[in-house]
Amino acid sequence: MAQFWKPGTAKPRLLDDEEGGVLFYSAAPSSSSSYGYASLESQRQRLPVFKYRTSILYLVETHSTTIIVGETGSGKTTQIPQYLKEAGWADNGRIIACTQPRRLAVQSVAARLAEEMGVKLGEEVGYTIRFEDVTNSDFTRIKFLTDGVLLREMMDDPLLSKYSVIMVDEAHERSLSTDILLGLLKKIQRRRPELRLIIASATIEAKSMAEFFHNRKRRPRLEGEDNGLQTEPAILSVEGRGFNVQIFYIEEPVSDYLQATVSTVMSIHEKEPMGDILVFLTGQDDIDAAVQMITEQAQNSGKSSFGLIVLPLYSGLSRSDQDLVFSPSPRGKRKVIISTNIAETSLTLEGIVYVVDSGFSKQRFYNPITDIENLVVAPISKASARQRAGRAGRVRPGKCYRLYTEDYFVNEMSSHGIPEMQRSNLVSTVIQLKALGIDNILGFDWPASPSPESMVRALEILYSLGVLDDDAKLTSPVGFQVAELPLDPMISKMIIASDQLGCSEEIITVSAILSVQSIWISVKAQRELDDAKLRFAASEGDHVTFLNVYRGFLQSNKSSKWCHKNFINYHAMKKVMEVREQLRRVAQRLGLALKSCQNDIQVLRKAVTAGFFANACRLEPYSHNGTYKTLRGSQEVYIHPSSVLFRVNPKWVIYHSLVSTDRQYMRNVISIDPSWLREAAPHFYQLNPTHH
DNA sequence: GAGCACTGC
Repeated sequence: MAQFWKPGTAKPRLLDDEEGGVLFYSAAPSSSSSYGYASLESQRQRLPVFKYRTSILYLVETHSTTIIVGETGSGKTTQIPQYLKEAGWADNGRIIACTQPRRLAVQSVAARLAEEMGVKLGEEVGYTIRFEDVTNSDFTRIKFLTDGVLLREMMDDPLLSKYSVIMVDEAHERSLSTDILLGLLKKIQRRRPELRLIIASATIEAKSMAEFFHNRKRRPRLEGEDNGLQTEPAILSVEGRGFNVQIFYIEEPVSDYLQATVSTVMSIHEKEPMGDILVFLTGQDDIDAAVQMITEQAQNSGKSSFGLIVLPLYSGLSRSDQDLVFSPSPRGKRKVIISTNIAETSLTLEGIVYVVDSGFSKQRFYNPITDIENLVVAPISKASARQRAGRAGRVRPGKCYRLYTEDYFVNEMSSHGIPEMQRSNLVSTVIQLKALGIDNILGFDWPASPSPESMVRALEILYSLGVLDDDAKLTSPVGFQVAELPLDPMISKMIIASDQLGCSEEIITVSAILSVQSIWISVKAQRELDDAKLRFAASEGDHVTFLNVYRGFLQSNKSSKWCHKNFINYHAMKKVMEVREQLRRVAQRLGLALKSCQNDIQVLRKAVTAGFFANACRLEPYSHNGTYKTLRGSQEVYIHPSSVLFRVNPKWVIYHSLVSTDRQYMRNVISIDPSWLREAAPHFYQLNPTHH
């Protein structure tokens, strides 16, 4: 290991050197002119609680926006709302809102604060996530919510008028919802100068975020409105309570990171004191391979390796397999957890002392020209690398082994990843903004602008769905109905069409199933899973098969045993029931009639066509290997082997989504009659598609 | 006959 590894800095540098000149507030409210530029290292002081409290209150009092850079464990998430409440920001019925990008984080942070304050969760301190509203409209003063829920709330209350302070946490992750929210909050601020924003994050491009919120544009002031607020955001940095993590870099670049992973884990196990190891790889394939290699090597290398417990971790695992990683290591044993990005932010593992970072993760990229989203293995950013390293320092000082060179980290790794906004299909985003009355979508002020091509493509798709009119305004009622449904607009359109076709009950069921990851359990026994699927298979395709599964689940009285027997994921089915109930409620509110078509499957297929006509494909004439071409774009595509229509190859099909590997595979496919296409979208299929 | 990073409404 000595000649293999080169130690890096003793402590991970948590912010980039080039950002060393961040505007720093000295946290001394008595001298109001104490701005100064300080190097980040010198400002990373551990603020005593009272000083931290006074400076937060002072900054929020005097600035419309405050940016807090605070590492994990800095206490910012629970302390700030508490201080603000004590200072009266939640008086007179006003509410302090705090967003998180994940449901689990919302729940645990709210519970922690309620406990710290000695109040009952759901009263003074509450939270709202999808399917769960633990607040009391009379008493709740501090409310935690997911950023997506706050966005939904804006549809009823565009200025978020009941909130006096909005804190957006984990802003550095730059999730789609967070970025939309930040753009909208900047707009709201101009209408509501008294609204206070707090942008909180771990590492962040603090200067560029401050720049974004620094609204220099002069706007006519109303009489008496000048409240003396500073419009230039204040930046405050707080140190976390994490332990030091020593960073090691590899001396020479490796060509096979799987092999490098295995040998690194083995040398840690042989040479380092006890403590669990967390390895970051990219996906299920890599992880399963690494688990097998390490297990084999441990068996072959003598008694020193007996104490290894090697466990995979990714979201596709069953609940019980995932739970294994949380059980504490038995005495004298060392756990090695081989994980995807799920352990970077979504799950927190206790007892990790060593981290091995491959430097890669799978990332989604969207090509607006082909309208295809791809999942590709790509290098991570410095911010991710630091987040991964930080996972080693939660219980005691740790070590992080990076499978790339220090030179690569310093000179080649990008400092932050590409924001999700710039890697995604934007149909949902655009319709959300339209529903909020934002007409000039192309001129919207984003923290990170998406490409004009993605915007134009999203507008085109929404236009073809009949959701936007010639002036790019939401149509009535369809456009507004589609915007209200918390789904991809193509699925929403399918639900609205099902209303007239008299099959909304069935289509809502299918929509709910399509919106969970998979209702099938992922097992090694592929044959048995295929056999189980055959019990539900419908000749019309996967959508109808899903309906059969749902009906069987109801007949079994929603039994988990029945699910197990049929290779169906019980937790996924429970979620399907929740989503289905929510969709029914929204549909009713929108004035849709909930009707069942019983066994008239043709209307169900027509409803699918009404939403997904753009995904129609035709089997190539004389094709022997099941080659299809998309009607729009003539792309070569194939039915995925997991589909019940695999090898059936009906002449005309519609797919729900594409997965790209060496080929483009259609997942979740249904057969259609081509005449329905023109019926559903005459403007889209002006030429009769059967004329090929 | 093959593959599913991760969230969220």
